[in-house]
Amino acid sequence: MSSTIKDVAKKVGVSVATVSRVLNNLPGYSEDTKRKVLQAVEELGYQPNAIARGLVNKRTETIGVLFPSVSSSFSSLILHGIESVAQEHNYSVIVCNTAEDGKRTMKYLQLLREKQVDGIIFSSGLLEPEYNEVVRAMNVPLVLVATKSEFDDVPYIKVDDRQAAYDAAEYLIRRGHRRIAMIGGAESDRIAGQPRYEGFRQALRDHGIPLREELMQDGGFTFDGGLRAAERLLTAAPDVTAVFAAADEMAIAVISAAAKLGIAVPEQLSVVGYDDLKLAEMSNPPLTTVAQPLREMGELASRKLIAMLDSGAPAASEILPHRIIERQTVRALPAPPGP
Amino acid sequence: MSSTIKDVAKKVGVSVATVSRVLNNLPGYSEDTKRKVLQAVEELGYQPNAIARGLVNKRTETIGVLFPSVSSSFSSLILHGIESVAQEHNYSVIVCNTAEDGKRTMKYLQLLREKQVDGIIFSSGLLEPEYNEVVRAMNVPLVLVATKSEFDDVPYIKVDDRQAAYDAAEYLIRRGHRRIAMIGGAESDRIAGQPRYEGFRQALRDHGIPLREELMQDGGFTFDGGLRAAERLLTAAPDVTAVFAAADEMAIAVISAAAKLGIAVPEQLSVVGYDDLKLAEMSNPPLTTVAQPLREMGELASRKLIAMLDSGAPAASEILPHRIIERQTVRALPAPPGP
DNA sequence: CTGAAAGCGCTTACAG
DNA sequence: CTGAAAGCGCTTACAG
Repeated sequence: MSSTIKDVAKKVGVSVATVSRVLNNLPGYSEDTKRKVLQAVEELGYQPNAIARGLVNKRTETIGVLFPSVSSSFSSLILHGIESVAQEHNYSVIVCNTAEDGKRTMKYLQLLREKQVDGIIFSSGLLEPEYNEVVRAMNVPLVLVATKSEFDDVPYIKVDDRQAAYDAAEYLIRRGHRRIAMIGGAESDRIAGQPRYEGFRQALRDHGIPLREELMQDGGFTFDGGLRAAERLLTAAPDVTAVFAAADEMAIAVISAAAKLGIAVPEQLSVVGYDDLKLAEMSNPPLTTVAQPLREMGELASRKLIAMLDSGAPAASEILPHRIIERQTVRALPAPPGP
Repeated sequence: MSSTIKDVAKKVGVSVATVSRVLNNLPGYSEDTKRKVLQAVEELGYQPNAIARGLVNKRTETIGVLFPSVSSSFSSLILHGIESVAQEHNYSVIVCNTAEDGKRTMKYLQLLREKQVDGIIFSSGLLEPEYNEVVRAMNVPLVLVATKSEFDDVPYIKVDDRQAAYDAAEYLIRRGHRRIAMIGGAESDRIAGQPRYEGFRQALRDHGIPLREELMQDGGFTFDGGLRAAERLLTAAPDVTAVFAAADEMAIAVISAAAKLGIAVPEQLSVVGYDDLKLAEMSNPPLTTVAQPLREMGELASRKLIAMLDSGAPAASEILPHRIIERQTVRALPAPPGP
């Protein structure tokens, strides 16, 4: 079949040790034998076996990445970032779709352990103590992306969710809106749910706008959930002039619900999303949204993990900047009559 | 660090051979020693090392998957399908983003070879002879998804692009449209470009509608390209009543362009897309489109590859059915005045 | 039912 | 500058 290091050693008439040395750029051979070895490698079409190398080096140069849902645009962008820097550093990435299922996640973690991955990236879900435990037992570095955890020895890369939601709300307030609704995740979700509600509430408070809890709805971060939430909201509280949806898919759902109810966006209803997926740009009308640098977050996570692998040193968490991308779903309200 | 098979052998007082046997469910030990071995495994938290196993078995239980763009919704859906059946069969999947770059693809193929993957799935791009050659040299099975090739020993999973485009055009024709435009890929693209143009043309021909080549535009399968193509089209040929866009992203672009030009969809312009991404459903108005079962295609590709791995036998290609999903971007034109 | 030994394809002290 | 040998953690004939 494929030739091995033995074959090239035999062909050149040297030991496998020397072949290994020239292949790994270690010192210890003449220019002449180097030339001969390289030539034999060429002629035989020899390719090193990374599995064998991995066994002795105890390094496989592969990392495992866990997503709650690999097919979401959100995850894909992060994956793209991760893959891109991984490949620059000659690392392979194994993708795992946990489907937000504990059993499945655990099973995957076992698999990654057996496969001897060098490190793990865990994306956008809650890092259960149980997960953290296995990873710790594996003794490989772990980095979180688009999430954080209660374990302060595990670094994360994310945006400041609370502040981002605060900014979104304030953006609307500054444009004259006061009857503002929000569609978010579960209030119990301490990563992407609660913090965004909190930021939103704080912004209203800081601007002296009374909180109306019935204007906060859980859309479960999906289009369908967003649709239902939006319909509930728009029919129950038709006086609302703006809604902040804490995910672009839910914001699009608001636009769809509005269309169905004959409410014009942005003329009668302003909408701001969260994430800035490609979707936001493709929306009709194009969606104003809070951008998270997802791809960059993936890249940074990957870079950080590889740095930990190279240095053995722990890494620090990082909060990346968000920003509001203005498109066409927000209308500034005319100033109210003065006092 | 982690315990090895030796550790459990020592702990139980048997040879590593017996431990290996019970772990692999091979015959050759008493119920009693089996019990003791399993207990020791439990106590030591022993996990087999798949790398070591892979070295001797010459099977890594991992497959490599190549995408032109991992972050597109299109690829993500296929990936999701692939990953899902792979994980059922205890295979891992390594994702590779070729960025449609030959050099990069070759580099990845080398990497996959060194990593000793058991098989490869190549998605939605042109399989260059050069690529096929390396894969052949690796001596591992290859399956194509959302593409096909000139090499008839490599199985593919796809939809009948020509027929799908034919059906889309006919769908429009049956609803009274005669001035129909198409936005497709490059005419030189023999996978997703040319066949769809052909199917479209054939439908017009079969229905006695004269072909107007200026109504066929290349949108490069992207939103931005589709936007430019749509703007060209809609301003140059305002008499067009319908457009078939051979990708949902381009169809959404048509809707965006129409909105910009004040053309109402579907009242003044009907649009049908291709793919049926989540996007189509989220569009405003929701997009009527030709659905490809992308996730299922990924699943089937995965299943087929694993079957080849298990049986060693070659597999047959498969054409999966497409279907038109009717949503709200097509209007039936009133019947023209009779002769 | 069980073990000793060879071997998978590499790398790496060690000795010369 | 170079090679013999041990070893990474397994599996698998072979022999008993």
